[in-house]
Amino acid sequence: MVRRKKSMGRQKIEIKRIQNEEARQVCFSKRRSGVFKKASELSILCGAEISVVVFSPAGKVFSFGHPSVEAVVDRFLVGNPRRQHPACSGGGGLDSHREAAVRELNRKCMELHDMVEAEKKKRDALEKEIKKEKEGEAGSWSWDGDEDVERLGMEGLQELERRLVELRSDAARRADQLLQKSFVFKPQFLAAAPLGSGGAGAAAGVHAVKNEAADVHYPGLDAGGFGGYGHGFFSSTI
Amino acid sequence: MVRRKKSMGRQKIEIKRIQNEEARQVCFSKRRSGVFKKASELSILCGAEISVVVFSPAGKVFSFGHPSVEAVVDRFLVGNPRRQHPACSGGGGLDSHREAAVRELNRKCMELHDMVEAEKKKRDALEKEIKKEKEGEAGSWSWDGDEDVERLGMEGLQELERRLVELRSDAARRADQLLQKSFVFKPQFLAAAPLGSGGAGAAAGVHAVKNEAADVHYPGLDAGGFGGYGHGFFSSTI
DNA sequence: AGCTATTAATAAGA
DNA sequence: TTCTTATTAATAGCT
Repeated sequence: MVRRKKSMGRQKIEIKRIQNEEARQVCFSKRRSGVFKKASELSILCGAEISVVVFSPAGKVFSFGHPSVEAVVDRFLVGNPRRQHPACSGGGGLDSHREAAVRELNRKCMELHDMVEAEKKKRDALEKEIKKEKEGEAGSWSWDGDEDVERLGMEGLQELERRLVELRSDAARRADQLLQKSFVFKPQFLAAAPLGSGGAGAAAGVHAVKNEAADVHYPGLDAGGFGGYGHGFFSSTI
Repeated sequence: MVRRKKSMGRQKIEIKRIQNEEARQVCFSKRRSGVFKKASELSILCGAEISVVVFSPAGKVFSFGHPSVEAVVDRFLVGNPRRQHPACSGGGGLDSHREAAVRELNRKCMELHDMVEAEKKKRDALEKEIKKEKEGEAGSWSWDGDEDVERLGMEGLQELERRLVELRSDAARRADQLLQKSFVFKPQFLAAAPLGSGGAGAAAGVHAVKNEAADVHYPGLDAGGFGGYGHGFFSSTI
């Protein structure tokens, strides 16, 4: 039986911005559902608390949270599940926010450090390879391939170093500022909202995931406007 | 050949709380990675902004955000001002700037991250070339002597590492100061200073998600607020 | 919004 | 925890 294939099936794709707008939207819808489902499963299977907030390129928000987005976010921002006026009430939120920011910076530095460490290892291994190769061969090397790989590698590293120096002073300055301000007054954590605009209505598709206490926001709540909250579980329009 | 199956492969599971604690933990780790990866891909493929915050059953937080958790959450909260007290807003502009600054730092870090990623890729490619060469043997390798490229590469890396370590401890010191002063009135947070010494290398990156401007928090902030903080990129402990 | 052919994620096991 | 393997689950390209 020579049934012609009905589709070419799933194709491997590169993880980079999808240029075609329509395709991008379709992908957004599909994958958004996927992420929410995964999040839901994680919370159910492992009893974890999780919050996911997504803004479509068009500016619509979709969210999922167990037990609720706010509960998780508050806990994240304040380090304390109790919520009062997280956005207001001077101290707590901001401090932990600062704390988080600083810790984050530190973590990233370490992260970079580890990566460089890994790089170094690879380079080491590579060097060894080359030396071995060198001995086996004649005394002269050459590569008709992409010679730039090496050069760019060096340039990249130098650039990296430059940026790191910059980062360091930035981090120091920032830390100083934070430190000083914490004495003067305790400004609250007022959202530095990068308002996007232009939302439209959202429809509510349903997915029916088994999820007791999860809170699914899921409408088209535009950053600018609030109001109509739809509660469909996995709505599908953007 | 009658090779016995080495594993029964993935089995279908029901989406309900995993009773066995160890299994639950393992599952949490794996799926958490999965969710973050999916979130990252969504943001890259579709240019969406997304924030994911997860608390493990043990109370550790892990987060992912593009462009940053804070940015997305802020945007979300602004459109969702249920508990914002207008009266509480005092001197907000500064905070916006502060947030922006921190975000900027994050951005820079991610840039660095990407650069390292790129380096890794190049290295991988080079490595592959060499391997191929080694096997084929007939290749066109050769090098007219500029051995310095390699050596300098190594030196550059070492210097880079040195600076990173310096940066880290610098950040740690400042963070410690900041934290101590900021939390004078919040004893429960005092122990929160994560940073510490330069030692411990973080666990290896699990996923190496390709992610331009995304912000990956990923530490182990205990719910209570103290206790050992794991700080690796993608730390793997719960 | 449905349909497959494939790729990707991951439950088990080591 | 990390790696491997056998399966299930997610989804890219079409319709």
